[in-house]
Amino acid sequence: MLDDFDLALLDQVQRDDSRTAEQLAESVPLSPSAIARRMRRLRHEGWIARTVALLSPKLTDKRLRALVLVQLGEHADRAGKDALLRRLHTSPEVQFVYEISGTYDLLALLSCEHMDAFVEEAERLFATDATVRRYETSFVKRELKFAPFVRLSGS
Amino acid sequence: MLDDFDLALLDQVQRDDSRTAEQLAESVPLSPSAIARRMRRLRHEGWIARTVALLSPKLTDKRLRALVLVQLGEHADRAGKDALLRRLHTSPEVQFVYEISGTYDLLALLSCEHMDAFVEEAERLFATDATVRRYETSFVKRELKFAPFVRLSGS
DNA sequence: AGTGAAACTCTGGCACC
DNA sequence: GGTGCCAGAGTTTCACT
Repeated sequence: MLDDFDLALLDQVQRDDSRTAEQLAESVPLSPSAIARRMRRLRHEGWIARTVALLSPKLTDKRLRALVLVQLGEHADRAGKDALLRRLHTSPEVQFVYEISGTYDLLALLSCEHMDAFVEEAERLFATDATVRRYETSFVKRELKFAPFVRLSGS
Repeated sequence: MLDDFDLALLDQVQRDDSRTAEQLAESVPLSPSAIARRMRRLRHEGWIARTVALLSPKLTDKRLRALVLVQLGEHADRAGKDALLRRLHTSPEVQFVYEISGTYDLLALLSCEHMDAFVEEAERLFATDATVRRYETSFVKRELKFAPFVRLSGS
């Protein structure tokens, strides 16, 4: 489905999507028109979920970020868990949620305006729900790296 | 420095940067030329760090992701910690690193091709370093949400 | 896949409020 | 100040070879 050219293109645009087809042709040995064709296909076939602008830390660092590890109840019912996940999914403060192995079942990262907002949102999301056995919060002191990319080219 | 129009524009493009100035004018009550001017200024002044393409889970879910909580030594020296952070920063498998409060000092998310690659990379990053007191790994079973956006408009 | 022309978008000038 | 409008440059799109 994807050849090496496609992987090379995806590898480029996942790091910088601001380049033109002509500029991409400097990195990938294809003509600009072929690049454009492939990029259109990659988008249409859903290999690229979306293109986003990552904001400067000048904007994001001012906010309070909290890492919440959630342990679910031992026999949490399906409906309660679904409701919890739906709350997490619709909350604009929740940036990531991972289902993980180990003592805790979920990891969520919240980005809030200030501490009061976090406490309120955490209570709404977790405390009032019988599905959640307990949750533990660590606050983010600094973001040291943010590079949500995967190595595709040459693999 | 940033007025409500700028914040509205940033709020839009952090979620979808594929739209033209004319399309953005449907959401932000400005003319396309004013939109384009402001977007150019926002980029030039560094409010937008970069624009990236987020790849489909079809591509990223195949990989093994691991969440590593790292506890540093009680009196880890500056040089050792800097070397650790440099290794984390340059490793292509490391996607995020947060300095956090609580029992553990760092949280890192690794995305590896398979388990062998993870073990090898984790040893290289953490095990051989006296700066690291201990580290604990949880594996990601599922990514339930990924939306690294902050609410800007109307705040 | 590569080459061309048409359509579209962005960039620079200007007058206007 | 910044906004809106219009002409030129640049980019993407869609024929065809």
